[in-house]
Amino acid sequence: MSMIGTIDVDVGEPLSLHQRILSDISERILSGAWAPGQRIPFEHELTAEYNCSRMTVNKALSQLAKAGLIERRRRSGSFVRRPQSQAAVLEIHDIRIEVEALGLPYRYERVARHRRRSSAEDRALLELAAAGPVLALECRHFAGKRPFAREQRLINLAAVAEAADEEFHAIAPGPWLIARVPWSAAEHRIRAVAADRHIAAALDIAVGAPCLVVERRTWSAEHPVTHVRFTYAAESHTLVARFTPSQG
Amino acid sequence: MSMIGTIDVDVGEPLSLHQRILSDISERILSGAWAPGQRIPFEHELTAEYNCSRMTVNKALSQLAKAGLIERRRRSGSFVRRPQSQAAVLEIHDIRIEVEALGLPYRYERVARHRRRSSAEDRALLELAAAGPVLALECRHFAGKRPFAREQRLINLAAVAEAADEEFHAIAPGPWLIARVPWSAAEHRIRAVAADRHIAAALDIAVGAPCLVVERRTWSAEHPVTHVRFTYAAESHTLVARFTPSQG
DNA sequence: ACTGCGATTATGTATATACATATTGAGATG
DNA sequence: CATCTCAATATGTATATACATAATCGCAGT
Repeated sequence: MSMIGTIDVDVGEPLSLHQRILSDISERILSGAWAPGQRIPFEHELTAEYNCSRMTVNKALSQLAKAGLIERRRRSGSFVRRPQSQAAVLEIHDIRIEVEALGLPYRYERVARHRRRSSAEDRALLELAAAGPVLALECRHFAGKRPFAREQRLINLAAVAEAADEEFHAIAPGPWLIARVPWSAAEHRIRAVAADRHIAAALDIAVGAPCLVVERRTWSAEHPVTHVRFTYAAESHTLVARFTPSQG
Repeated sequence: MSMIGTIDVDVGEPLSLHQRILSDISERILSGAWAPGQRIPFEHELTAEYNCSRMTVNKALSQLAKAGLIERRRRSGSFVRRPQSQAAVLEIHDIRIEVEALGLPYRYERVARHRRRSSAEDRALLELAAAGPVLALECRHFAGKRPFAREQRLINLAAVAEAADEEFHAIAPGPWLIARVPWSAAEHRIRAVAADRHIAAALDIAVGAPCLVVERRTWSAEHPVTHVRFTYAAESHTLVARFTPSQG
């Protein structure tokens, strides 16, 4: 995976040498003192500068390379990487947590639950090759008295058989799955749509009103587990994503 | 920064020991063989299992801890971490690249450019404490003949003085800034809105049509650099974010 | 000039070793 | 019985060393 990651550097406290080298170098890169494309000192030069062993410098530089701040070339040295595309970290919380963070009481409601053989559309959503049983759920999440989000979910019963025995009256499928299924990958798609009459009814808004839709597909060890679509009324929701290449 | 990161593991090729330990352990965690909360073998046990030195095991475990898959506790050992909130990586590309990825010709247009003393609203958007000169830009990005995105941007001239001399007729402010200013942090806010008449005119869509708005605030070494708002017509745009705790 | 080869160089990976530090658990003390 | 102390233990950090590997440079030979 080629991406720009993050580096954690503890501030305050007597820094370890490793952390000092990390923060020193990233500071120099981010401040622009060391420009993109420029070669940074060789390991043996940094070894002299910090008066430490090459292993220590090497570990720090390897970490900076993994974080995407520098690029290392054998025989040539290490170079400040030109900024590529921005990679922001989007934290996607459980809806209960989001609602409670707003200081509003949270309520969950299961609207419908169907067990069926997967339709072609189901298979497309889950990226499932063969037909098999799925569980289709529709739920609503409330913040105070107002509907906050509509949830439409498909669960691949071939991957999570126990879900067939759960009514999802008391617990939302999200937290239920999180507690049970270790997931190895997820893909999110975020877009804006106009409310159709189903959305309008579910969220108690006008037909045509703008909504934010977040769809998530989750895999566990190569098997599709679930596809979920959350629809939020525009006023109720903003997603926040952050990127900090250094200094958590 | 407390988040779940990613681990890069090369597949194929004769794996280095380090990578083999990494992928072995993350596989066991992600498959559920080692459940959350469970203690994983001590370093000295893994040393025996892989017949290698403790340093090698230690490096791998430290990396898994940084990636958030395990938690290390002195004297007690290392434990599989319970999944927290999902952290997805949202890659935010240059608009030219996005358009060209669609196979459409890209065109850029500068609509307006004003240099002014920052208004209260400007300062709020930039999170600027004191008043100072700013550059306000409005641009449009086209995919083929159709407007693809509207860009409204503020540049803090106190942080990027050279921007005052640039007309931004030939080059979009995004790539211009990227090439010049190393950024150290960014915050994105994503939401859905209904097109007002300005948006409708800019994007050639109906008033009230749903749009996706992506706002980004960028800092460089503690100083606010720019605030930009991109508005996309709903049909034209979907953001994709991915998370893979292992196996890039 | 052009080509190929070998020496040089910087990074990549692994080892053995050493000592620091946080935490636990057992035994001693009040 | 509570608490205090100390030794045991697992991780944290750093060192010196060794050899592998990839890329580059310069030199020799055509």
